[in-house]
Formats: sequence, C-alpha cells, structure tokens
Amino acid sequence: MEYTIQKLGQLAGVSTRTLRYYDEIDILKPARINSSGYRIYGEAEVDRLQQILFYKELDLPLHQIKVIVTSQSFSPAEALREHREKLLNKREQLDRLILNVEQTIAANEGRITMKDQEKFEGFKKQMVDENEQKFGKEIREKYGDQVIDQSNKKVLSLTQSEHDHATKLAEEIHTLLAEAFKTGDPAGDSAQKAAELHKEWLMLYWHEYSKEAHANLAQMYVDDERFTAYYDKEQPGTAAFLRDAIHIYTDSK
Amino acid sequence: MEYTIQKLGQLAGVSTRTLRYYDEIDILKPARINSSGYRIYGEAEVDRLQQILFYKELDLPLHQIKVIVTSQSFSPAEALREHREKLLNKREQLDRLILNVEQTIAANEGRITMKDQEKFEGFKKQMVDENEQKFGKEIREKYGDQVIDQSNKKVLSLTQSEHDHATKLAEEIHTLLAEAFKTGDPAGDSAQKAAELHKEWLMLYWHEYSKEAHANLAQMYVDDERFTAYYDKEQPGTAAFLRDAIHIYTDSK
DNA sequence: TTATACCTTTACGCTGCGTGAAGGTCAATG
DNA sequence: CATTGACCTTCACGCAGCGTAAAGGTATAA
Repeated sequence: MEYTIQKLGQLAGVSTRTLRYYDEIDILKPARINSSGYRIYGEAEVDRLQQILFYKELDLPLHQIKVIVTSQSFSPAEALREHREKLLNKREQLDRLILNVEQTIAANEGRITMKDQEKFEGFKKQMVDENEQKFGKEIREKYGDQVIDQSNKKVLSLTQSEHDHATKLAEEIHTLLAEAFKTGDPAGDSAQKAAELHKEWLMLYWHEYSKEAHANLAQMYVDDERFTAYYDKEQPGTAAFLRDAIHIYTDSK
Repeated sequence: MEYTIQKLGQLAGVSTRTLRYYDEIDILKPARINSSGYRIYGEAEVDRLQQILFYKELDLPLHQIKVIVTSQSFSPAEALREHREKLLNKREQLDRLILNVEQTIAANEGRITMKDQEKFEGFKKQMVDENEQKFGKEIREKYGDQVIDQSNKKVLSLTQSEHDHATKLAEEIHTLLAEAFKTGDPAGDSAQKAAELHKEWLMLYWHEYSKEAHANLAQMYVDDERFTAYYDKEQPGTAAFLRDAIHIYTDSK
C-alpha cells in the first residue's frame, strides 16, 4: 500500500505541513519521490510515523524522538525515565503556581496591593541579591554553585504564607534567644528551643538539611563579622551563644 | 533614584535583553532617554517591572500582563481565574501524560511492541476517523461541534488500560445481550445488567452522562441501519432489544 | 591614551508547525 | 480539448520570549 502525503496525513491524523516538516528535519522521509515530485510513503513509513506520534503523545521533543526512531538499537527506556522526571518537576512547579494564583485571587480579588505583594516579591529578590553580593563568592566556593543556586531558587519560589512563616520564626528565635542569653546556659530549654526553631527556619531556605551544615553555619555566625553584628546588635555575645546552643543541639541529635 | 538598564536588570533579576524587549513591545518604557541614547528608568518603572514580574511568575502571557498593567483600572481577578482554569487543565493533562509514560516504561522497558501499542494508537485514531466519516455530519448537527470534539479528544486520550477496559466491557455486553435476548425479557436481570454495562462503556467515551442522551442513543441503534447491522449481526432484533432494555433502565433510575 | 565596562541597534536562532503565495499535476467534466 | 477542482510542490513569514552575537558608540579610571 502506498500513500500520498494527504492520505498518510488523514490516516495518522496529522497535517501535510507536519509531514513535510518531518521530511525537512529528517525524521520521516518518504519511501520515494515519483516522477512529478510527489512524496510517496509506504508501510514502513506508516509504522515509523506511528512510532513518532506515540512518543509525541508522551510530549517528547522531536529531536529526542529522532534519536529514538533513527537508531533502532537505542533503548528508549532511559530517555523515557528522564522524561518522566522532567514531567514530575513540571507538575510540582505547576502546583506551586496554582497555589500562588489561588492565593492571589483570594487575597485581593487579583489586585496586587503595592504595600504587600509587591514588597514581598521585591523583598525576596533583594534578599537573594544581597546574599549574592555579600556572601556570594565565598559561599559559592565553599558549597558549590549548585547548592547556592538551588537555595536561591527556593527562596524565590516561597509563597507568601511560607515567607510569613519564615519571618515569624525569625522573630521567635530572636525573642527566645534574648531570653536564653540571660540564663547564660546554651544547653537550657529556651536555648535549645531556639536552636530547633533555627533549624526549622533554615529548612525553608535550604533544600536539604544536615547537622554538619547547620553546625558549620553556627560557627560562621561567629567567624564572620557581618553575621556577628546582626546577632550581637542588642546583646554582644549572642552570636557565640547561638553557636554554642546549635552545636549542643546538633550533637545531641 | 535612577537606574541604567543593567542596574534595573540586576535589581529585578532579569536580563537587559528582556528589558529592551519589554520596551519594544511597549510593556515597560524607560522614564527617559539620556543624551547618549541610554535608557534611564525611575522608581515608577521599578514598580511597574515588579508588577510585570509578579504576573509573569503566575505564568501569564505578556500580552495579558500588558493589558493588566497598562490599564490600571482593569481588575485582574477575572484574568487570574481564567488563568487558573488553564493551569488546572494543564495539570490534568500532565497527570495523564505521566501515567502513560510510566505505563510504557513498566510495560516494555520503553520499547513499543508493534503488535500492541502501535495497533492501539492506530486503532484509536482510526475509530475517531471512522466515526467522523460515518456519522460526523449528522451527529455534529445533532449535538454540536463541541460535544463531538470533546468526545473524540477523550477517545484519543484513553490510556491503554482504559481502552482494554472498554474492549472487555463491549465483549461482556455482547455476551450478556445474547443471553438476555433468549429470555426475550428486556426488563430481566441480564438485560438490565447489559444496559448498565452499556452505560459504563459509554462513560469512557462521553464526557458527561445523561439519561436522555443514553435513551436517545438507544433509539438511534434502531433508527440507523449502520448501528442496527452491527448489533443484529448474529441475532436480528438485538438492537431493538437493547434499546428496550436501555429505555427501561434509564426510566427506572 | 587606552583599557574596560558600559550602552546602543540590528538581526538570526530556537520549537513545531499554521498559513498563505505562487505555481505544477491529475482526473473528471462541459 | 480546455477547463475546473483537488491534489501536489517549494518558498517563506509568523507565533513567544527572549539568548546570543555583531558592530559600533560612550563613560570612567588608570
């Protein structure tokens, strides 16, 4: 059985333009060209087109489909698994997006309040930027680009309620820490509670938690004067106290 | 505070190319152009850019964002709600896709078995095409384009297991119907069971079920010789019998 | 003065076709 | 036999949202 371009198109449910395009990008060539220059397709081409359409339904890009169908020895399993990962990521992202859209609708009938949403968005970006400027190079050297990029991405993808949560946590930590500092005991209840909240706070920004990283960060609070200044603002010695509390906390777990 | 293009880009986390593009499509114009032809942005532009980026995070297309930010009176709520619908559809589609990919991986280590998958895909398309050719015009006139397009889309998006299910159902219906026909009683147990299975089968292809539509279809089985031929193939009178059974079934519900 | 880091416009590239335009071919019809 | 209509062909632009040169002007510090 032989098919002209339109016949094949009808059979498979694709346009003639699509078939010409597939010819152009060498993913499906006609079996032969007749004396008038018409494209003639045979059974083999029908089979191949069906393969192509099958993978296309799985939303694979054509250049990948090309690899799969042109090298018959190639195993599509790995490509599909990889593709599956991408789809899962896409869905996660989509879920976040939907949540954000819904929150926006609910909050303001869709209108951004300059005082809130905008500041919020601006704030997140500013935060990432500031962090980059302040600590970018050294932290990137220490932890590698990937870790930092992931963290930045996580910050930017925080929803407003998550961000509010982080802010509240930071306040609680501050209060608790001031209280604990008075007792002078980094192993005490309030100090340990502060360390735990600090871990919770961290997990909003880091994509994975480890005791070691947490302990390291605590040490950095003392080593780096920019951090020290932040924590010692009201009570000198608070940064060191927090470090001790965190170290006791991470050791005890 | 005034910003050059790069400053603004850094502040907001977008490329200079993006800002030039936004200028080009009239979505964000600089406050002024200085004597050297440089774009100079002010606070108002920062605000506007933040709005734009906010909506962009919600994945709205730029032309829609343009409408929202250029007409300050316009309420974004409806646009967002509409957008939300699209996102939800997208997620549904994505879920189907993931399921299909996973099934494919599980079934064959990703390789298509020509005898199964291909036939399957081909079959679905053939089915839709055949239906279009046979009944397209009259059914479209009767039920409207939308209903038919939706139904066709649903058929094409069936997963293999759903399709297998449909096939099994069709077989069961046939067997049951032949059995019931012998009793001659369309209100009997087996005939009513057949009608119920027929409803279940239908719901795989129709995007919504109604008793009226089901009853109408049953009548069509008798009125239209193409259907009648199909059901009466082994036992003349089966189509009418099925119609009666379905009518009793839909009336009793 | 020169290096370097900015800035400008212009324009092609990417994906997967849809949609003409301009022009041949084939089969049936007046 | 010429015309009609339904095919076919090859360009080639358009779509979204920029990335990425290329080619050249400008600001600033060494």
